[in-house]
Amino acid sequence: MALRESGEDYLESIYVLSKRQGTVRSIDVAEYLGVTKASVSKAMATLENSGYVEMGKRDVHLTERGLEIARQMWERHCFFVGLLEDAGVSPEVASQEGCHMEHCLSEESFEKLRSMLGREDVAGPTTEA
Amino acid sequence: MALRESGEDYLESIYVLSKRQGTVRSIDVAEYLGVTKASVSKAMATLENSGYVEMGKRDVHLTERGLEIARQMWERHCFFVGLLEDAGVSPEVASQEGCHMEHCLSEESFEKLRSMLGREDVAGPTTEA
DNA sequence: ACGTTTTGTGAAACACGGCTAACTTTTAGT
DNA sequence: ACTAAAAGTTAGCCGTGTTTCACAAAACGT
Repeated sequence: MALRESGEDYLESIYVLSKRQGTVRSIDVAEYLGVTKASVSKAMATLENSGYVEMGKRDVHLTERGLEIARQMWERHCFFVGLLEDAGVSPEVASQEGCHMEHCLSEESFEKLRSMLGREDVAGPTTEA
Repeated sequence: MALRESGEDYLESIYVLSKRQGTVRSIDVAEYLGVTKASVSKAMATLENSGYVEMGKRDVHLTERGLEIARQMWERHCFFVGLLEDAGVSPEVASQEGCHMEHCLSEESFEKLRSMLGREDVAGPTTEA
């Protein structure tokens, strides 16, 4: 069951928020992504069904599988945002637009692009939120 | 009335096909994009309403407004495909994935990125289809 | 412990962009 | 000119991902 762009965004935001604040609730994701809590509720149900997240009483967390994707997305996010910022794009715009670019490439293509552009330093998953 | 990704794809394909063969019919667009003629028919109605295309008896053509966007998209397409190919991605995959990247950036950001990466040579709108 | 506020869920609706199927219109072969 | 094929349109459906609104459940202040 392939993940769509929006699913990847949800996973990524759970990942970022959990690094930032420990536990993550639906409402946090909703605020972070700028969608309603109903949307998050629906999306979480789907993602849980597909084995990407698990929902506790009052929190959501990534499974192994979900974490892998989330980390990958975040890595790409940082890469593209860094690239755009280096090109002179403002951080706000770079962040907005990077958000979309991160979903366009296969893992293989992304690695090739990154290695050609030689930005391994700023693109790792360890970059802070 | 903002254009969506799919709308931009339709405009771009009309542009490419018109360079390739002169006049463009709906069916050509359908084959080029791999969608049904019904989908094209619907999309053309919308694009005509918004002033991006005009439909003759048996052809479609871009308005000034549509042409501007189509050219821009094609320019970006060539840029991203070239970039990916240079990175070692196969032409087929590069073309597929470049198709999505071209919709992510604002004009301003794209220009900045292009000028930083210095690929003006291959990214112009004069590149052949 | 009670009531208020916050958080989460469920139902119904909508927009979008595809599809199929049936139909109409145009084009083209003979 | 007639018929058959090709092209275009229309109507209706589906999946995805939103929304709003109403409600349920949990958390929190006092």
